[in-house]
Amino acid sequence: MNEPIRLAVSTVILALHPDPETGALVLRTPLVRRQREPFLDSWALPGGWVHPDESLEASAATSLLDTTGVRPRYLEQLYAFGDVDRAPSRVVSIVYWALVGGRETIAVPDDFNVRWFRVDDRPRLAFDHDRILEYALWRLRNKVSYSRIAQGFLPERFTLAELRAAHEAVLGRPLDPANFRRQIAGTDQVLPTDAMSTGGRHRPARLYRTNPALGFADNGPLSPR
Amino acid sequence: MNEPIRLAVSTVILALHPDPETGALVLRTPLVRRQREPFLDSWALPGGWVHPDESLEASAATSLLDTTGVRPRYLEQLYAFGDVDRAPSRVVSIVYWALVGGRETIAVPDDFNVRWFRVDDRPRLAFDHDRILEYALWRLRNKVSYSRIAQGFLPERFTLAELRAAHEAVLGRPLDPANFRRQIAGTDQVLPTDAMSTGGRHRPARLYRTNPALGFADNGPLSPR
DNA sequence: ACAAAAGTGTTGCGCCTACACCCATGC
DNA sequence: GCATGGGTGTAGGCGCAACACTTTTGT
Repeated sequence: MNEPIRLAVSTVILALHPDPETGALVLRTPLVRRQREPFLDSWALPGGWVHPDESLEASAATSLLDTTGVRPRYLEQLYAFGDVDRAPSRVVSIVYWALVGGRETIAVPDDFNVRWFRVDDRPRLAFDHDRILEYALWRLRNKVSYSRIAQGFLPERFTLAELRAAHEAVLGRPLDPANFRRQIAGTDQVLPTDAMSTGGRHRPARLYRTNPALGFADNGPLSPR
Repeated sequence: MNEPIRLAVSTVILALHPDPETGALVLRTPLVRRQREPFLDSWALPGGWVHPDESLEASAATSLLDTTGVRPRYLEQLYAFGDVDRAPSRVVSIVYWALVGGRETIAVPDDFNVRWFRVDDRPRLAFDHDRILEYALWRLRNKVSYSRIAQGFLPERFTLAELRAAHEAVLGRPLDPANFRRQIAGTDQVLPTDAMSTGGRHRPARLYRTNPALGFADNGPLSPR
């Protein structure tokens, strides 16, 4: 009766994909189909057990790579969930959340066992994973407004309009282009390049890149290793 | 060689105590002396193993009660530390941080095995506990400036000057009394009472109490149970 | 009367919002 | 030319920091 507590890691993986119809960016997350009871055939967050010789963050990165085949642009611990009754046996889950670029994931696993869902139009998840996903989205929406986190969704070079579209997709409301430009370009959080985005039927837009000297967020005394 | 990972809970407990000489408030935390190797006789954060039938938060509250004899005014999960080499055997620690009222703790354990230290004048701690404590202080200082968290240090009724002193002690810098008053009393985060603080050799100050309808901080979709 | 802290008034600066306006490109 | 988004200018408002000033107590 005194079995040891088992330690799991789960990861909320988030990407922005253009809607095939409207072209607007939507937040999507990959979920995995459960292969056993409980919650057989339900969708759940990707994850796995923590191995004795693997750090928590490494475990999260591993489950992420197994599910999506890509490496995260940003990875942060979200919370440790440990209520006694959250699963039939006692499992404590350390949950991470990650951002991955949209391009890299557009062609990756989307089959019977792994599927990308819109976060605002998803099935009911196994265990307490709905609550976990909601919390991750809350953190993301908060963090977008006071950090450079949204750059984690974008490719290496991007226009300010693309960055603004990412913010708008996360926040769910339009932002003033003029003011957004000043708030971003007025700081050193992005660096202008010499290249311009051409091809649209309008004036070309300057391409920017993320400032490599800065992290996407300030985690205080917790350096990423 | 494939032993299970052990799960521990530690708690950073924080209180504001008046300095016996100057009377100014200082942040203090109780530490426990280690009774065994490794780090025998070093000071460490209070904590213990997680029991199979106890939630993480309950474990934290238990270790807190054992150490200080008081119940926390505020308790929040800080972070899960799980690097492979942070202890001789594999231990993952879920760390909480807690605020306790100064009055209640002024007469509590301060003996050979448990001692209250000023956070800015403390011995070097066992394991990675220095880093953990620094992170807790960083979170506290952040949260003080955008939440009602500082009220967790105060008794049931308090003057705005006492609340300001708590903020100043945490932030380490003086605040303008006039502006502080407006920022606090202009909102509903404290409620005025009819009582006044008398006895000082100056004009009496109104006593306030915390608004019971509000939590000390907004934890988003994570309600405290 | 005086010191000390409670509490109010006021002014100036900076940031943010809203929105008008010009620029450069594709068609 | 016209439509479209890129990019600049600017005026109003709000909040905050700084600090002068009045009020009420103890000694």
